[in-house]
Amino acid sequence: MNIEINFQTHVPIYIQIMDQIKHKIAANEIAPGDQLPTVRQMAADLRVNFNTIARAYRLMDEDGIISTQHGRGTFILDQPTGKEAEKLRRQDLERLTHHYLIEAHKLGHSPEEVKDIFLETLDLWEKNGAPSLPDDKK
Amino acid sequence: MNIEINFQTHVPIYIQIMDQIKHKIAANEIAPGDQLPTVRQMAADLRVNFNTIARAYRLMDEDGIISTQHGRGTFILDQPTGKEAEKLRRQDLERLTHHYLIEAHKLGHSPEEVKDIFLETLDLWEKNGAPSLPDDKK
DNA sequence: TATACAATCATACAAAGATACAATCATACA
DNA sequence: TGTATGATTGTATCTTTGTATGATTGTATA
Repeated sequence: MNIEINFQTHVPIYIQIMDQIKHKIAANEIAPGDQLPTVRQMAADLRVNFNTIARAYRLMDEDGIISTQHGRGTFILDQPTGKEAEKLRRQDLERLTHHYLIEAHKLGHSPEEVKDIFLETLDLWEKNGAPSLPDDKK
Repeated sequence: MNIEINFQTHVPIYIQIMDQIKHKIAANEIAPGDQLPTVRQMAADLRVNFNTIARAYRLMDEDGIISTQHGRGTFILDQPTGKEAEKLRRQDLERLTHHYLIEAHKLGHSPEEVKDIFLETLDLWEKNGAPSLPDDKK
């Protein structure tokens, strides 16, 4: 499932799980009908208590994003389309941006420094058609 | 854990705790990955309020010495050597930037779109002194 | 004295874990 | 088929652990 938990940030584990699953849905990495790992399986992968996974699943279930079924498993539901989907994509981008800046800030970088490398890397994207790493020759 | 508090001296308890833990780390009496006593456990040992322990832990957490995790406990972190950390800072920022753009790209956003929201969020950082989310009411 | 501030404490809360339980499934077998 | 049984999956509840907020205490200083 390829979810990664950062135990040092003080963002709750269940929030991190929800964010990453929502992102995977928005990015079409997982599709409606797909089964998520069982609470115990994902808990073992992430080395976390399975109640923490169950909590993330329950909240997403209440939001109508997934369907958890006692004794059966949990599955991705049909996602909103059109305008709603567009809004979700936008929100996810905002979240990604915020997360990016938070991490850069924690590393001690200044806004100017971040802006420089961002624009440089964005430039490569526009030139190459896809994001790529700047050459590290210096 | 063998920490001793001198209630006579006017050195704050939380400072005494931090000093002694830092010393134990420097002296290799405790190593990265080791779990520290819970705030309540150490508070009972030292006959002190657990918030005082929590304060010492929080400050060391902010300094990157330990990792306090809600509901899990607190653990000794790898101690950055300074030189290595400095070298990795730039590289980390590049990696973060690349990851950010990759994920935004997966969401189907265009470079222009990403640039807009990035600059907007960066602006908030410069204004507020720390990264924050743009208000989503519109 | 009075005021301000830092250190500590008291209380209520939130996140995560441990344990026991209930629903469903898979299999064997009458 | 129908049912018994064990495995698998999610759920409920309580405990443990750190967090947030405000009150209390002691001390320096105007």
